[in-house]
Amino acid sequence: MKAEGADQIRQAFQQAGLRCTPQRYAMLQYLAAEPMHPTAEQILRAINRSDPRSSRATIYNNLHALTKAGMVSPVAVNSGPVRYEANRRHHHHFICEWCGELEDIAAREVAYHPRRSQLGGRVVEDFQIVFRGICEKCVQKPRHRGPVCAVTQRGAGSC
Amino acid sequence: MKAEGADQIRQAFQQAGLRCTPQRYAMLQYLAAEPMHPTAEQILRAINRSDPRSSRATIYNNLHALTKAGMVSPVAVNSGPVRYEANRRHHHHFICEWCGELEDIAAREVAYHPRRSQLGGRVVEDFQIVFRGICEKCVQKPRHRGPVCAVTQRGAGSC
DNA sequence: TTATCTGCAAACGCTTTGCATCGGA
DNA sequence: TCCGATGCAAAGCGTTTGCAGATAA
Repeated sequence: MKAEGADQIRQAFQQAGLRCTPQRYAMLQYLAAEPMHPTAEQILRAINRSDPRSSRATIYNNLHALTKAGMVSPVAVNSGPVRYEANRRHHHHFICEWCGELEDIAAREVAYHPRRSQLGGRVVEDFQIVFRGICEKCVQKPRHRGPVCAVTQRGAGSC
Repeated sequence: MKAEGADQIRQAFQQAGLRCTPQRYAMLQYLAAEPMHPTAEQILRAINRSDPRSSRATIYNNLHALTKAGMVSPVAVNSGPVRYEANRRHHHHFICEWCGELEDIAAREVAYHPRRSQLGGRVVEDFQIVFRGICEKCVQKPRHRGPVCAVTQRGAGSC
C-alpha cells in the first residue's frame, strides 16, 4: 500500500471529527505507507526521525483516538507491545515461530468465507485467522537457535 | 472439560520431565478444570484460595515451563495480561466487543479445514480463528455502555 | 544428595494519567 | 477565541530476574 496523498489524510481526519495536527499527520502517513506492524515506540522513533518532535504520550493518545475513529487497528495476536496497522482491506496474519515476524495474508489466499453472521447465539461482526509456522526466510535458513518463546516472543531472532 | 485425575496430572509432569510440585499440581488442576481463560493473577488467587501459598514469581515461572512443555497455551488474542488455557483439542476463540469476554468455539462449529500446510513459501503448522462480535449475554441485554476500548479491552463491563 | 524449584524483592518495559501549556479551526 | 491536543513527569500494571533457601526425586 502506498502513501496517501496529503489531502486524503487531512480529509480523513476531518471526516472523523479530529484535528489534523502535525503529529497525527505524520503518524497516519507513516502507518499508511508502512507494510510492517510497528509498535508505539517504533512509530515514535520513525516520525521523530524526519520532522516534528512528538512525545511518547501523544503517540499513545493518538493511537487511541485513531483506533476509536477506525483509522488504524491494534494487532494483538501475540504478547508484548501492541502493534498497529492502518486500515486496509480484510486480511489475516501469519506469525513465524522462529523469528517472531508478523506478516499479512491476503483474504483471497484463504478459502474461508463464512456466510453465517451468527455462531450459536452470538452475533459475529468480524473474524480473523492467525496462522503460525515458519516464514519463508526462516524456512531456507539453517536453524541457529530454537524458536522464540511462545509467551514473550523473545529468545530467537535468526531472521 | 473435567478435572483430570491425580495420577494423570503427576504422569503428565513426569512425561514432560518436570517435577510435580504442589504449586504446579494446583496450577494444572485448576487450568484443566477451568473453562475460562485466566490470567496469571487469577490463577494465583484461585489456587491460593484453597491450599498452598504460591508466589507470583512461581506462577510466572511455571506458566513458562508448562508452556514450553506444551501442557498449557498462552492465549494472546487481545491486549492486556496474557491469558492461559490447558491444552484441549483444536478450537477457536470469540471475543465480545461489549464486555470483553473470551469464549471457546469448537472446531466443528467452523467450516474451515485447510488441506494445504503451505501459504506461499511459508510452512503452516497451526491456525486459529478469532471471531469478534457480541456474545449471547450482551445480545439480549440493553446496551448500558459503549463497547470496550479496542486497545485496552477496558471501559465497559455490562456482562 | 543434588539439580531443580520456590519466594522475596527489586527492576523492567509498556502504557496510562494529571496537569500546565499550546495551537488548529 | 477556545476547545482540544501536546508534552512532561510520575505513577501504574503486568512481567521478569537474581539470589538465598527449600525440596522432589
